[in-house]
Amino acid sequence: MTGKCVPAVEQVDSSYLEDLIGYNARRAALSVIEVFLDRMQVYNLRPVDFSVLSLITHNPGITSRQLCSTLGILPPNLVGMVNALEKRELIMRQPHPRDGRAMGLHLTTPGQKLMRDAERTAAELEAEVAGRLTPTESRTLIRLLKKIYQ
Amino acid sequence: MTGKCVPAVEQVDSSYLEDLIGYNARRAALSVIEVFLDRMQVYNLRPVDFSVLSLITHNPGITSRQLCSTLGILPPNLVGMVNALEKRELIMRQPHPRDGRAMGLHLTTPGQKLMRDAERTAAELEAEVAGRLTPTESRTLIRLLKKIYQ
DNA sequence: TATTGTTATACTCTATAACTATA
DNA sequence: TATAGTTATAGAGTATAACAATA
Repeated sequence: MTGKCVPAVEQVDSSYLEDLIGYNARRAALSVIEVFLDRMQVYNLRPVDFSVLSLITHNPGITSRQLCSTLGILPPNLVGMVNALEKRELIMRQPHPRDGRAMGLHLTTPGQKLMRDAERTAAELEAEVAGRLTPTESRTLIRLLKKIYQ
Repeated sequence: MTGKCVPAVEQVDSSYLEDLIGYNARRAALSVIEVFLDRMQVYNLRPVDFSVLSLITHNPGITSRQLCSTLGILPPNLVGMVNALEKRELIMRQPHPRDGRAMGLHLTTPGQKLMRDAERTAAELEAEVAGRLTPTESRTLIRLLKKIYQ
């Protein structure tokens, strides 16, 4: 047996995977989320917590059901997150005005304060990420990504 | 208390999240992976199995360590995958020509046959996804995503 | 009958520590 | 001493079934 039969791989060729849109989208998402995880540690928020609080911020009175369908979370998996955020006194439940089954979610005053800071941090991170692109490229990227999943 | 105090949310406003590159990249990636999961069921391959087999296909003799660093998988989590693929007789281990600690991974003949079909299916899916964009947009999207994570 | 919110639970994915054999 | 591969295990994330209360 010669070395030619079982040659070692010096440099890995991943060009096949790198030509796939899904592969690149996943790598880009993971790259951003990695930094996001780090920056949000001071607020003790995971990306999903930030998404939930952000939707409550911009949609006061939103229900758990609406959060689930917007973020693609299953209801049983949201219960613990909402409970934890309520226990931290960042959000509070109020009866839904027209549906006795549902509860509207609202930020508390400390929750509003936290989210003002957290959204500023998120905006700074977004500026850094978008900074790798020109403003036009940045808008193009978001537009094309929306065309993929919408 | 009037209805104005606790108004119900009729239409959820997710425009804040939709302006974030990371959020859009994640949604796009999940959208593609969802279809990928479905199409690869006939081959009994998850996305990560396809990635592993594809890298072995284009890099015969690649080691576990190289697979891990290329795909961002931790070594303990790769062991089970490689064992399963070997048990299915899709891949085989061969001694590394120059490093007695490592094993080079190679496709078996059935593995080569499976991957010819699986990569054709993946190419079809890629064509469908890219079909939502013009060819120029498709190339632009991949180029911009690479600028984000590279 | 359908929907909201919930509990319990199982399964998958990811992460860490520690070991062996070899470099 | 460092690295490749492995084992065991813990934690996080995601999934389904079933229930009470309300529509």
